[in-house]
Amino acid sequence: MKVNRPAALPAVAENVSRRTPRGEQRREALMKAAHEVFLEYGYSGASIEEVVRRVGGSKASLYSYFGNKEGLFRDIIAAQCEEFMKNLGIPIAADDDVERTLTQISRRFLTVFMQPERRELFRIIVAEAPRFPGLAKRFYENGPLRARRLLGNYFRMQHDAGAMHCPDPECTASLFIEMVKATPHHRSLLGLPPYHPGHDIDSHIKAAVQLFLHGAAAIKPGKARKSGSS
Amino acid sequence: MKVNRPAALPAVAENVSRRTPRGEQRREALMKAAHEVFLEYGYSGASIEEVVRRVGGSKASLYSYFGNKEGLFRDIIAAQCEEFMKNLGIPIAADDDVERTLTQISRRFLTVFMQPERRELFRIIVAEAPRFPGLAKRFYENGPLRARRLLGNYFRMQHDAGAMHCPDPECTASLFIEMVKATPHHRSLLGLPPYHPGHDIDSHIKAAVQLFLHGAAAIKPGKARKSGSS
DNA sequence: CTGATAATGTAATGAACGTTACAGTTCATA
DNA sequence: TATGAACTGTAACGTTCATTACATTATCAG
Repeated sequence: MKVNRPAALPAVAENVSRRTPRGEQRREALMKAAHEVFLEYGYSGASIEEVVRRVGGSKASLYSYFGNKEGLFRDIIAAQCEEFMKNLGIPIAADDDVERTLTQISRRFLTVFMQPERRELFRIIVAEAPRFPGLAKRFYENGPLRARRLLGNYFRMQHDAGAMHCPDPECTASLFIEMVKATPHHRSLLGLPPYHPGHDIDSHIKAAVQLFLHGAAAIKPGKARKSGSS
Repeated sequence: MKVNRPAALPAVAENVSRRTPRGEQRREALMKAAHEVFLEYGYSGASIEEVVRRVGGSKASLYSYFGNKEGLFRDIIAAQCEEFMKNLGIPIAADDDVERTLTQISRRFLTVFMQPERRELFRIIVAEAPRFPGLAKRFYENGPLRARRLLGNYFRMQHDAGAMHCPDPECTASLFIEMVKATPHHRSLLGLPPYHPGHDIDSHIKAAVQLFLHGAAAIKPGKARKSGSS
């Protein structure tokens, strides 16, 4: 007889539920369906009935797993927040060519932030932030804040190496990220094509990177730049 | 008998309602209350009952004025969209000092976009954009797009005058606006204080304007800038 | 003042909702 | 196989919701 199970139901309430494979499977199916329904209809607009309708069966297990609608929502959104920055663990090569690196990073950021799933996650978190402030904070810390830190570190390196000038690298990182991301993100949130007519992702990134590196103050090539008129 | 009324009840439906002062007053009260309720609870979360409860009376007139919940929502949000850019008719002085002008414009933009009313309007429009795409488009055109055009015109002037270098002024305008606005807007949408610890509106604007004008590429003052390595 | 129409209040309808009680079923273990 | 717990389906409860039918009141033209 296999007694190698951990101390025959370990004393306290390790887990009230003994977790059957089937149960686990169903729990996951419920989460997946609920995820879809919430992102499709919003928190108030989503109905528990619709969730169990999609996954089959009845509401009993849903309530045994998640307690109530709020708990279900919290579990799902929290899980998505943890997932948010996956695929963004950018291999920021300590490349000498800052411009090329920034271009690559921009494309990566845009690709990730504009994925429909992430966009819809952002939408519902913004919508429910007043009623679920904890989720909004969690999202921010796992998403934008980590991106800021990530890029900030790169900027600090380049600053120290003399390739860039940014005394506050994280702040500069935010400015850059938003410059790249905000407009397409903004537009696609509103259901518009992400780029203005006549533009695409490449021209957008190029414009942002050029502006970020060289600024918009007039500089006649070949002439010395007018030094800061302080 | 006064026959000078337009053909004795003007054939078609000129105006079904004769519009009493009291009616108009009540209609406005209903819109105000509904505006508050929608922005507080979102579209699905808002209830007609709550609207009527706040303004007193019953639902009869609400339905006679707006048809149904969707109509009420549309009327209110559309009206707010029209209002959005008020107070942003920036008197962009053709000032020589670009930096100072940009700083003033930034403060104005930030002030307007971060007003709680506008922020909450943005929140609900983002939340409902998939279900009310027309409203989202209307918002975009009356808000961000007009800001872009406005600032784009200024940039074009400065470019033509040789004070700035931006071949695509409207695009540059978007990049600048988002650089200034996105982070605080983003954060306040998520219920966080708009600026990172240790920063405030002034330092934020200053950083954005400096970056926008001069870029982040390393430039040792006094040395000639490394010309574009094309 | 008088009638006609706009405006409002009362009250109800039918559906959808979140949630729960309970009984039946499945499953891992002994 | 037997047992008890995890799991699931049925069916309901009480509430809230959007919407409407109808009666009543207010308002204005004549």
